[in-house]
Amino acid sequence: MPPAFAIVDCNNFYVSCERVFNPGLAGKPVVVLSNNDGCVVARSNEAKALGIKMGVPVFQINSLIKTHKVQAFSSNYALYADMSQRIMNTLSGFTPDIEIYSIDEAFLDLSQFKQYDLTDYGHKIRSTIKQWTGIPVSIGIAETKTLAKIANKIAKKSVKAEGVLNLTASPYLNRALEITDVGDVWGIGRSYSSFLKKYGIHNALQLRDADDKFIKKKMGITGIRLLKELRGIPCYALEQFPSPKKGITVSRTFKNSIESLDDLKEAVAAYVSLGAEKLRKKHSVAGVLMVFLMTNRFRKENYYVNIKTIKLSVATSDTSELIRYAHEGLKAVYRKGYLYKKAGVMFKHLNPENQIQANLFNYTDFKRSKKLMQALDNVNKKMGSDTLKYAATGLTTNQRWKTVFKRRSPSYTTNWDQIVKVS
DNA sequence: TCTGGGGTCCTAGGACCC
DNA sequence: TCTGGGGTCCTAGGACCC
Repeated sequence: MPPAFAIVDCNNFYVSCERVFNPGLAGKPVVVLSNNDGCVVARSNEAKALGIKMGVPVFQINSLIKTHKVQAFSSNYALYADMSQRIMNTLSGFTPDIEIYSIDEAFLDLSQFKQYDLTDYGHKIRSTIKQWTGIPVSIGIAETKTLAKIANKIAKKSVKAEGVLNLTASPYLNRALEITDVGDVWGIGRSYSSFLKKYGIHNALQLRDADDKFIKKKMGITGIRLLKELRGIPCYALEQFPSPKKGITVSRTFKNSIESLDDLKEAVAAYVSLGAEKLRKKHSVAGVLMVFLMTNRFRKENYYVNIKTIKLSVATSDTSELIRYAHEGLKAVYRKGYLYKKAGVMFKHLNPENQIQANLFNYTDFKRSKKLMQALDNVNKKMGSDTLKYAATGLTTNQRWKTVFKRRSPSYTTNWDQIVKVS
């Protein structure tokens, strides 16, 4: 018997989160902005209807925002992460076979429920999530992940589907593929989309029935997998236990360009602190550290990126040690006179911390560092994430590198001071 | 001038995802 | 003037080895 995958996708997730705590936003055009309030990263249906595209810079739609009274919010990741966790917990109550695919999406394996009506089951999941978390979701069900994604997209738009479309053993399958633009297929981006259309492949049905050799030649092994998935042969399994990450990156764009090395040193120290904390949360250490600087990528004439890779003699997750290395790297990439727009650090060659090859010289240091880092993490966990920090990240209030969030909504679920008061 | 065959490992770049 | 952040996989090509 063929399997049944479901993809549960939150509608306009960040916007929906804002609406849960501010019901007055219902029915109005709402957008959520990226860091520094730079771009649009989430849109309500009303905002989409106004023609506001995903990823547009805010300065290009300022007049639109004004005339249509579009509500614009800075992103509030703590809120969205918290809401995401509630949704995933709710989903876990429906099946243990769940893959958390992103902050607002999860795949479920519903094969064991095939004796029931999967469409009904989908509706039950959908209404429960709405009731328990306030977030509207769409659900697509099919025999492969790729087909489930297609079902989901249609479920989101179709009034008749009411948020759930089941394409398993469905007479509607071919029609569903036919009305799906090839560029909307999971795994087909901008470049493949325009290429395929040039060869007369405009929709998912045409792609499914395309010539294997042609697709293999042009798209490699991933193309063949895609064809199989469209034909109902699963190539992608449910990944309940994600494999460990290969790297951790922390980078930020500056609101205004930065020239001074001292400012960049503060920024880089702050990014290392964040990254090292993530590292320790996973009980990992990094063997390679990379530091990079870049100028404004929209000024093509002067755009340049500089990256320095540093191999650590002993892998570590110690913040102060990593800051030292990162500052070393920063000096190597820094050139006076450039206007920097973005900086970042990357940790690579991650390994479990218990696999550090501790030699006699560093063993006591290692134990001391571990204790110190545990103390640091504990304080920040209890008292708020920025309670204890390294002086290298800057103590002044005038931090030119700091990300700006001017339109942030209150932290409803994560900060006691800002919790909703009922009076 | 003629000049093998195969393997591994690493990296950079391209394509994609959210 | 103002333009986000963090990932994955695949492939081709170079370095190196026997």
